[in-house]
Amino acid sequence: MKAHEGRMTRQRFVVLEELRKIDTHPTADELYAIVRKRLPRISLGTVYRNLEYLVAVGEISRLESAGSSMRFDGTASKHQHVRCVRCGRIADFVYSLVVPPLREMKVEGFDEIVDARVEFDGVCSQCALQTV
Amino acid sequence: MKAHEGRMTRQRFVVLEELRKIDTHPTADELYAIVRKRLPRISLGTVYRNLEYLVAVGEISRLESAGSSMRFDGTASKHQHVRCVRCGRIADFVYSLVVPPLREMKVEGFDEIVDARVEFDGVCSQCALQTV
DNA sequence: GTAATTGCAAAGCATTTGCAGTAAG
DNA sequence: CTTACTGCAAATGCTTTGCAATTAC
Repeated sequence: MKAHEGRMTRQRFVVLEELRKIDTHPTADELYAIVRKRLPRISLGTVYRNLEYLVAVGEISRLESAGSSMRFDGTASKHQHVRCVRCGRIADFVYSLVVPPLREMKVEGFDEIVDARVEFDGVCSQCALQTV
Repeated sequence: MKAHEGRMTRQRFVVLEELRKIDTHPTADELYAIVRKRLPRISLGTVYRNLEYLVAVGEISRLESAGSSMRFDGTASKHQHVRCVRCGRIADFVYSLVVPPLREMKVEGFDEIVDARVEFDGVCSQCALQTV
């Protein structure tokens, strides 16, 4: 991956800056709403393209969580997540995952194991209040 | 299967039977292709509706994995999965997850933690062969 | 100057839903 | 008989893409 390919456009800068400001893990659409306050004419497609770019260059990460929409994390640091089973909200969770060295694990049909993560399911405070 | 309002239609029966035959974790569309060999006139919507029903009554489970499509598991037994980062293929993985009692875990903004799982990322044998 | 990037709109997928007809119990 | 369920098709929701205009460098 080349280091000097990308251009730091105003849109890319604001997308990154706003994502870094918050520790929720917004969907593209949620971030679009935030970014639009500063750049009213930005398009949702541009938000998606910049998120994709920033993931590719390792500035941010895409959460590998279940749910109908992709969620993004302004950091590239390794940590776990709790997901609300009712509303999909995601929060950070400090938890050390102890696994055998991944390269030594053998699974039939797989050549190599490259990563592992724990995901927690919970009920967030807001959803817990609602009668179901 | 429980004795309650649900009706065991031919479509529901075949969807369940075919899903139980295989240990891959098909998407709704993949299962649709299989079921169609026995019931050529079944609709994809019916496959979706029956999968949803079977998950609701606890006969099967929906994988809480990342990826663009939902995947289903013919069993309700607890085990972990490896997902191919290139093609999305999922395989079973026997791995005991050791975590503190979930009810005792405290996360800010969450009332309770109800479940946890490990997901492994790998490269499946088929994808490993291809030049990238 | 020129190629990466943008806004817009349309296309692509996976999934859900409304409806009138069908079939399970 | 009753009403859950079906096939069909249209709708929905999220994400990607084609294109001409714009902009970073």
